Amino acid sequence: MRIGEIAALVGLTTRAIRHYHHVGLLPEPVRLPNGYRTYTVRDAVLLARVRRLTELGLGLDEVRDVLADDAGRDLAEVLEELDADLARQEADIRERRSRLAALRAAPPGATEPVSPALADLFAKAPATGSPSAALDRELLTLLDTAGEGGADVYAALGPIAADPAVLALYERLDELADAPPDDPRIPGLADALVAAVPDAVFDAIPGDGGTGAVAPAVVEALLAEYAPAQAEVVRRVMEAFVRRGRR
Amino acid sequence: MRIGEIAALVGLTTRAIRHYHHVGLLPEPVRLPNGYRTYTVRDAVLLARVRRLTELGLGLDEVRDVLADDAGRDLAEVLEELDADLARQEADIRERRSRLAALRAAPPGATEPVSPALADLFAKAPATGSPSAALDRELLTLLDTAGEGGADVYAALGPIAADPAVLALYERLDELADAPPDDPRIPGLADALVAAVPDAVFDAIPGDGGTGAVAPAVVEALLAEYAPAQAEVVRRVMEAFVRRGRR
DNA sequence: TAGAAACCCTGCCGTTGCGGCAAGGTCAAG
DNA sequence: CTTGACCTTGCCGCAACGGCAGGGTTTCTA
Repeated sequence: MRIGEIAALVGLTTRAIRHYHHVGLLPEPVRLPNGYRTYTVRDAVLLARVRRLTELGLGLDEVRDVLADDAGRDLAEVLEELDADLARQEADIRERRSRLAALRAAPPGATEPVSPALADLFAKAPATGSPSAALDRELLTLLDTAGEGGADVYAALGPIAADPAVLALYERLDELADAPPDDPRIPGLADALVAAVPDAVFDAIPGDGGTGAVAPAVVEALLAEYAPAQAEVVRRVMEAFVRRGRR
Repeated sequence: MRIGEIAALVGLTTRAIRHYHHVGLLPEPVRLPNGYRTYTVRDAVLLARVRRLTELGLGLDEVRDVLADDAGRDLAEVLEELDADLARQEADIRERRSRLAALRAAPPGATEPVSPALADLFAKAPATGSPSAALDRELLTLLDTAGEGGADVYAALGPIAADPAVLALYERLDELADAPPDDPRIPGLADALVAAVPDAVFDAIPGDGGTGAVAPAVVEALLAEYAPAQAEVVRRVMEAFVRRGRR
């Protein structure tokens, strides 16, 4: 048989067969005077074995091992390992599909695939035009991905999410967008913000202090997001939290 | 933030982030005078989005598409496609695992992962030292892989698999290993073999004639497996089948 | 008997999402 | 001043082939 014929017989492509020769999985067969490979029925039997094994999901290296060991002993071992691997993959896929399903179930404006707990929180909070509030949402989304905060934090934030008074605070912060860094409204707003956050939120935050386990460079980058006066407010709020953490 | 800091923040490696820049998934950020990349919180939010999407199983191209389209509309579409893909993969893995389970359930000497129907047939036939019988087994295994014969053929072969008279025929074929191609025992054995195969087997074979849909080169390769006198027997048997097919 | 279709050959590049490694430059602390 | 921990670019490797280039052979067909 020539390569195309044996390929059709065992259900492989000629490319695959040549590949197997190339990587040493199968020895090169005898050549005709014109250079064509000629295969015997034995080769077909071998190739069929290879096909069955690869279809089960074995890699070519493993197939080579199984073919080398005449005893079927090694095969059982390899198959067990393979099954474990497939089980892991299957669980993995199911995991992803379930998260996908949860994500697809809540399409109204949900531009972000966040955890269910955070999605709940966002659902409670009314959509607002406040840039500061939008930034907060982004930060929560970020921490959600990083796995920093737990669901506890979101739950603790729940009660104030829908509070109109909180929205008013965001608007006061927005108003500082073009204010100088010594604007007189800063201290009062910072105090109001600190007071607005219930202790439960603070307790739910893991780590050492008010800024959690966040590196200094991250804090710096965060402050850079705000206008000068707003950054000053945020800085004061964070300091207050750190003090609260030391208590 | 520098690259290591943002990587730790969103749970990626620096290599991955640089890779995203490299393939154009994310624009290169501003550089410090020393050449270091500096990231903002915005970048972190973006990277977090990328991480969530890739963790769901999207490819980088798809992530790029989703990030490009500001509307979430395209996202829903991509997610649907992704879910279908994952479903397919999951079914695939389950398929393989079930075949694997069937294979692992029957370990006694089963060196070959064949279809259940063929495994049944092999279980019926006693293990024999006959080389001819062994070759037949290999051929059946081969055809089993190729998906040529169906379970019908195996079922039709069942009744004669355990027949001691069939074994005797194999032994007569073995005895021709060193015989000349004009050995007088040839015609009688060929007739006996043809007579031994029930019509049901023939009826179960798909395709046009006695040799099924097998190409001439395959037949040639098959005959090359036998000693001259044995090949002559096999040739006569096949011819008889072809004649039977024309009837 | 030519021409075209259908085979065959070797060899190299592309795929996916990074990890590893090499060969440097930079910056903080001891 | 020297570690050591960062950062930079860039190229190779991975699994199992598919595609293509560039060329020879065989076989069918007009």
